[in-house]
Amino acid sequence: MRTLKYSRQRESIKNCLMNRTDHPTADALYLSIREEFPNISLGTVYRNLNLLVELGEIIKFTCGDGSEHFDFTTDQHYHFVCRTCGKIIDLPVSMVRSTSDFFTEEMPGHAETHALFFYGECNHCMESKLES
Amino acid sequence: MRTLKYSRQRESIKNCLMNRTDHPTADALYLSIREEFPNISLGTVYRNLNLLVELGEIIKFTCGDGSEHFDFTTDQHYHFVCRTCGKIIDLPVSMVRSTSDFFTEEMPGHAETHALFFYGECNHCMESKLES
DNA sequence: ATTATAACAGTAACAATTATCGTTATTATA
DNA sequence: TATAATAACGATAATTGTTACTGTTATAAT
Repeated sequence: MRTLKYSRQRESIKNCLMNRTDHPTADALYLSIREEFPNISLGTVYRNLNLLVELGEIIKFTCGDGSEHFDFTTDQHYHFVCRTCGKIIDLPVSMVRSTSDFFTEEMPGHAETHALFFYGECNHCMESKLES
Repeated sequence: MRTLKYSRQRESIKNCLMNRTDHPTADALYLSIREEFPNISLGTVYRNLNLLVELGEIIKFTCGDGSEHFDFTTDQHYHFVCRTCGKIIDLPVSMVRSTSDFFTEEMPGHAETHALFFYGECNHCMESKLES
């Protein structure tokens, strides 16, 4: 079995992700982390993000914009995607029901997890549209 | 304004997608259509699929496997993704409780559309696991 | 028939991600 | 504490899915 070894880069990636409320892509994180580690490699960012996903410490998802997003919040929750500014907002856990609670009829299989995305315009974008 | 012109390739792409219950990627469709048009270009498949999406005749979605899938069914419905065989099964909205029922709290914006995916194992895969 | 142009096939370009490779840093063991 | 084993590194090449470009062909309007 493989034994993990500490790395300052991984620590930094994890911390960086923890302190952000957006849901950055690997590349967005890479840009941030380069401030602390100017010569970190993009490959290292990808490698560690995927490792953290495997370990269950973070989650990864795609919302249809062509790239993967990473989220430090691992417990079940949903996302609101603003099509105007691109922001991805976490929807509070209080809204969440268990997977089986969704079904009214018999399913074509056993669903372990589910993902729910809302697409529209966030309050901030709607307000700034009124102002102009 | 641009006026559409008929093309046998587009017709074939549309028919092919209409006659499939899976939700093929552009590449999967390309392989099928080459049986009828041996020298069709993958670019033509992409171009026409995106055009059909623009026209609202088909829809496009990603379920997290890194590529876009195309669906002839345009009315609102959900998807069940089997993680064992990769099959994507359409779920009529009637099968799932109205999503708005779950949201007691205020949303952080105005949601125009939403997408809901279930991930697990389909009945077929569960059965073949029992047999072996 | 002629002309305009949408669509084509082929291919190059692109963006996101993963794999490779020689080197460095971390941890286990002597 | 020195040494050995190897996880992780940075740099870069390769891969994958998709889009854009280019010269040619097919469709439909005049």
